[in-house]
Amino acid sequence: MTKATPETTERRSTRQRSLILDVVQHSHAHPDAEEVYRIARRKIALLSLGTVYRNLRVLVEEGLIREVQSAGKVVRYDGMLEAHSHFQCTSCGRIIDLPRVPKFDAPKNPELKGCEVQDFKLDLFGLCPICRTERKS
Amino acid sequence: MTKATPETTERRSTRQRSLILDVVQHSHAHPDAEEVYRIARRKIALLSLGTVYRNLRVLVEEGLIREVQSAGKVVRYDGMLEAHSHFQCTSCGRIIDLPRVPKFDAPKNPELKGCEVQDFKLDLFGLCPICRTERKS
DNA sequence: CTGAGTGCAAAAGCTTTGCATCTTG
DNA sequence: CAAGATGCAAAGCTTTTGCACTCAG
Repeated sequence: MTKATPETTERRSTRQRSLILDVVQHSHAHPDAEEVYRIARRKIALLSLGTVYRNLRVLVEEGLIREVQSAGKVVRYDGMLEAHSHFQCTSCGRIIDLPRVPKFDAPKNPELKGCEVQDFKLDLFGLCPICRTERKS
Repeated sequence: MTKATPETTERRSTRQRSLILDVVQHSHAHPDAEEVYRIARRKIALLSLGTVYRNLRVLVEEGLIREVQSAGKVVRYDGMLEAHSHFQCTSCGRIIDLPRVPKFDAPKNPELKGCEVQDFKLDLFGLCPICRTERKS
C-alpha cells in the first residue's frame, strides 16, 4: 500500500536532506526526530521540524537510515546500516551495539508457513561489565 | 525507577479491569488500545477509552500482560507471557506468535566481553501470506 | 464510609499535511 | 521554468489527565 511507486518521483538533493542524513549517521544515540531537529539546527538555524520528519521518512524509504523500535512511543533512527544487534543492560539501561550478528537457524516454525521472512532483529539483555561487578560487591 | 512502589496503593478489582485483561488474554491479534476498547465494549457498552488506557498500563505494571513494540507508533499488547518470538508483517502490521524460539549461537562478540547475557528477544519481519499473495498480483 | 476506579471531555504529545514560496536540475 | 523541497502553522492521531461521580472493600 505505502510501497515505493516505481518512480515518477525524481529526488533532489538539498542542504537539509544531507544535513539530516549526516546527523543521524554520526549520532550514536539512536536519536528521535526531535533530537535530530535540535542537532541539525545548529547548522541550519531556520530548519523546520516538518522537514525533519519528511526527510527522515524519505531517508528510511531510500534505505539510507533505519527506524528502530525503542521502548517509548517515539520512533528512533539508526544510521548504522550494517546488520547489527543491541545488548541492553537491565540494570543501567546502557545499550551496546553488536556489529556482528549472532547466527541463528532459519526459523522453521510452522506458524511461518507462507510467510516471507525479510529481516530480523535480535536484542540481548543482561548485565554490563560495570553493573555486574557492582552486584558482586 | 518505575519500580513497584512498596504499596501504599491498594488495588481493587472491577468489572472493567477483569474484562480488559480477559480481552487481551483471549486475543491472538496483539491488539492496541483501540481494538481492546472496541471488543470490550461488546460487554460493557459505556466503557470509556480512557479506562482502557489506564487499565492496560496497570496490567502491564502488574505483569499480567505485556507490551510489544510494533512497527507503527501505537503500543500493542500481548497476553501471552511465556517466552516466544514474534513475526510482524511489514505491510499490514499483523503480528504472529512464534511459540518456539529459533536457536542461535551463543553470541561471542568481543563487545560482550564481561557482560552477563540473561535474556534475548528475537523479532522477525517480512510479508505475511496474505500480503505476499496480494503483492504478486 | 473512603478512596480507588470510572466516564467524559479537554489537553497534551508526536507526526502529518496544506499551501505559498523557494530551489534544484 | 517545472516540479520537488521547504517553512510555517493548522490539523490529525494516539495517549494522558482533571474532575465529579460511582462502587468495591
